[in-house]
Amino acid sequence: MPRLTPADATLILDHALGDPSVPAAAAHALLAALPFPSDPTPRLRRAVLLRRLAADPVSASALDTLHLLASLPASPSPSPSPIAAAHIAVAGFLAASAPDFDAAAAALFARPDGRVRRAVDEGGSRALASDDAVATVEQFEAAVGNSFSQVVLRGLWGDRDAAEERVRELLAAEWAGMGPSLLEVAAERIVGDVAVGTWRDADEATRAKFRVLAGEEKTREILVKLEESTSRVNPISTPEVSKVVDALKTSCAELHSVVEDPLPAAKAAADKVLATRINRTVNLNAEGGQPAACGTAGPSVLNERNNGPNKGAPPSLMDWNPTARTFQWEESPDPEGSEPALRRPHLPSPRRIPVSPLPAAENKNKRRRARKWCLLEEETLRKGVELYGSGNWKDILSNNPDVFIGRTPVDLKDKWRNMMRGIVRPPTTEKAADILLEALFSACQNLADEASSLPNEQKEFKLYRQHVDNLHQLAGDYDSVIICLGAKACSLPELANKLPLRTCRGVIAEFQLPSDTVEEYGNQSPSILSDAWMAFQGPRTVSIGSTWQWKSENYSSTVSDEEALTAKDELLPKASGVYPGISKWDFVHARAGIRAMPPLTTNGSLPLLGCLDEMVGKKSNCKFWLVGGLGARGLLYHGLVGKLTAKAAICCDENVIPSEFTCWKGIKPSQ
DNA sequence: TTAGGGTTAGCA
DNA sequence: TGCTAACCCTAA
Repeated sequence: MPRLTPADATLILDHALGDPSVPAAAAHALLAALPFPSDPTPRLRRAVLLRRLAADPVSASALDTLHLLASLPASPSPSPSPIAAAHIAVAGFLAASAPDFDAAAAALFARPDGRVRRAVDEGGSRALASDDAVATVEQFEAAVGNSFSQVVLRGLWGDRDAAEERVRELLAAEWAGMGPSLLEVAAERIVGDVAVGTWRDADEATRAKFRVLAGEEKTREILVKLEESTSRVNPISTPEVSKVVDALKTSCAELHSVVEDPLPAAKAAADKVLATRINRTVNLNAEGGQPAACGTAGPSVLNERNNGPNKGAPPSLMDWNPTARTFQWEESPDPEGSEPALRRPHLPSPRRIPVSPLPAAENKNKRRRARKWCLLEEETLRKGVELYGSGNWKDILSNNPDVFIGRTPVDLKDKWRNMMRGIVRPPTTEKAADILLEALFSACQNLADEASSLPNEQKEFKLYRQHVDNLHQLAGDYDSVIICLGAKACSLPELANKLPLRTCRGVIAEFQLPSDTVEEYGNQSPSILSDAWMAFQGPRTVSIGSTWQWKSENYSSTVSDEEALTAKDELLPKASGVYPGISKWDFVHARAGIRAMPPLTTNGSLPLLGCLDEMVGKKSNCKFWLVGGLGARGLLYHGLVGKLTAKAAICCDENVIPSEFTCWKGIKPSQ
């Protein structure tokens, strides 16, 4: 009985642990019984890690195992690689499921020393790096201190079963790609496709060993082939050729005498270990010497010519294992096809058929579970389109990684398409006035149509768009002209310096809740009129106004950065006086306008209404009327002043209008 | 990387 | 069963 050497142990472990059909219990028994080699084979290293991962697929320890696995040399894998997917799935689950998300996510994903970040970043493991992994790392880092993102990430990565599934997929891919063991390589050399060459180069002593391993029948088969090939392949027999051949044979014989073939000893040792550790019911000593008792290495129980079990003989590593999955083995072809495969003793070829963890079609057709878009995502997408323009989905996505978690640029594009479906897009500033004017005309048209349906009523309504330099250009064509020009009324030459209006530019600042703020302004909560007014437009947007720049002649709605900053500084303290929560909101942008302010009277600041005939001068039968000085309160006054002025125009009687609105005529305009 | 048509799943 | 939102596929 040869003594078990460290090399023997290496061979056994390399072979048995690298075979996924060897149960975990048997693998553990082998590891416990045999000394673990100081320099294990790559196959053995990989096998140990895979078995460790299989036993503990989703944990901090599994993350370590994955890092070690990634450090092993590997063949190119599909993208995304199973190990990258498994790694980020485990890391994501660990952070998402941690009681303290911030601490866990920071430890794993934060710059510069997060364990997972270092693994997937540049300079880390190429096997673990993928676009998805990098994006996920960024999302988790951004989610530290961001409760909204954490909720989303928990939803995406907090499923332990999903993480384990990624690890199982990795394990399946790794086992399928596991190469042959050293023993299998040796067996292939002795009884496989290259056996003829091996036997040809072997001396008689070595062939005798081969004969024991291969069995008599296989030996005869190989020797017949060897003889045929020698006579066929070597038709030219010259003294020089014979000399070279002899030299090669001598060389091979010397090599074999120095390097002992590992197969017999390894096989014997494996038999012994398995027999003692796994199948204690078998009495090894009953049959005498172990190497001889093993009989031929090749024939399995099933392949025995007599179909009977090898009674009394210890089970061999090469014997059929009832739990083994033989579909992974590709049977050696039978070139002659003369003998039924079942009756022909042979060692299986160590070549493996690649086994995909999942059928290709299943991977291809895997559809993400639909995830509804939240309000914040929609709002951020809206803002993104405003900022970057429709079509720049990648920019919008990459600039909002903490909001668009798990979304792709195509998702953004599709979502925007849905949001725009059946919705008229908000007009640009330039077009807004036109659209509003047309809307106003349509409303008037509808009124005229309704009036025309009444008996004895015929109304006609027409819209003309025409530039006029002065009021007299209109005088000949109309009975009445009502001037509603706001602050620009004073630009008419007939009214210049005659109206007691003061211009006042006001800046309105828009604020939004940061994307990471979960608490929103209540839907039922009111807008606020205070020292500054706050008009809430939805739960996350508010306009705050307004500043007071008296006598301004800047009619532009555009606000410079400096003006915006000044306005913000002016408005925020006023707003926080009534709504302290405004400090949590972000300034977004500002816009401005000119309001026409009426004089302050004992009745307050009231709009300026009335007939302008005296001011304009009576050159025709046309009467001119003014509606102005509404300040910032047009919404409040427009109904009343419109009705009063219409009545007065129809009656041609200014007295229809209360004197509080017409008393301004006695006030001298300020210069 | 994007646009646009097609497919699928969930819901009323 | 039809509609819609989310997702997928493919050409440019």
